Amino acid sequence: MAFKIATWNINSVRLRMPLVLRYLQSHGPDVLCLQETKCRDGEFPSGDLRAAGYEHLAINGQKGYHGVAIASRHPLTRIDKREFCAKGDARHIAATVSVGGRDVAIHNFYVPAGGDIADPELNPKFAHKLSFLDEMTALISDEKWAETPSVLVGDLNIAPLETDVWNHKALLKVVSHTPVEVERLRRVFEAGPWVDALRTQVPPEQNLYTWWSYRSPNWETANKGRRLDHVWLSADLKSSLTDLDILKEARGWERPSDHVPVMISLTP
DNA sequence: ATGGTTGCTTGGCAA
Repeated sequence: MAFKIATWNINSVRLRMPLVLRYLQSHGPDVLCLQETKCRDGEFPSGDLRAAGYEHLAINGQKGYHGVAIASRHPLTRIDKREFCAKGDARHIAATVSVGGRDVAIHNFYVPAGGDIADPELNPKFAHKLSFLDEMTALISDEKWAETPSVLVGDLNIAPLETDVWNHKALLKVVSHTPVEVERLRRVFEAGPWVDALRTQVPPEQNLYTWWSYRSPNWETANKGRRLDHVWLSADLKSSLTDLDILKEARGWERPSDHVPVMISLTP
């Protein structure tokens, strides 16, 4: 029996709760990690999720912006929220869940988008993005997260490969695909023995997207997407990875998020 | 080079 872990930048969980419930019903992940919940913990739709069978919740929210959460059918232990860049932003939450009798740590991230100008000297938001990534690297190195079975998911707001964007050359100067941030993300990746789960299932020669801008009309025919959402597995989980489902059709649902759900299956 | 859309809020950011 596969254990399914999904990640979805929901862009306001309260507004899109009907879509969340639709996804849970149709796809039945064991664990759903959300980003950009955009509400305080007390405003989080905990009751709806519990009623849907997701009784175990780990929430790290704030008013209006950011916010992450983990909803699970199974008990969550060792719930942990980290603060990055001393800004008080709700951009990380972790919890441990038992997968086939083995404890697996799940880290759910919302990396800063970084603003419009890809220069840390001119743009504090881009500087923040780079600092955030450096703190991730330090934490993963210092605490040796990947020495225990771990899954790192979330909206990392970076599309690292040429095939992770609709036009590599056109996006080299666009925040999310600039060489400097791709290099910083590579350092995070190399801080642990991570495996890029999506790219073990879809070859790097093939274009792969999880996000389509609201600003692009005809998102589907234009298909100007980017792969901003990621699932990384510690190497000891690689052999358990049996499936990947990127629900592109969710981008066409009524009042959609600009990101779609990404789900992996682990078969212990 | 710019604008395009959406959400949280009601003016203007952030994405």
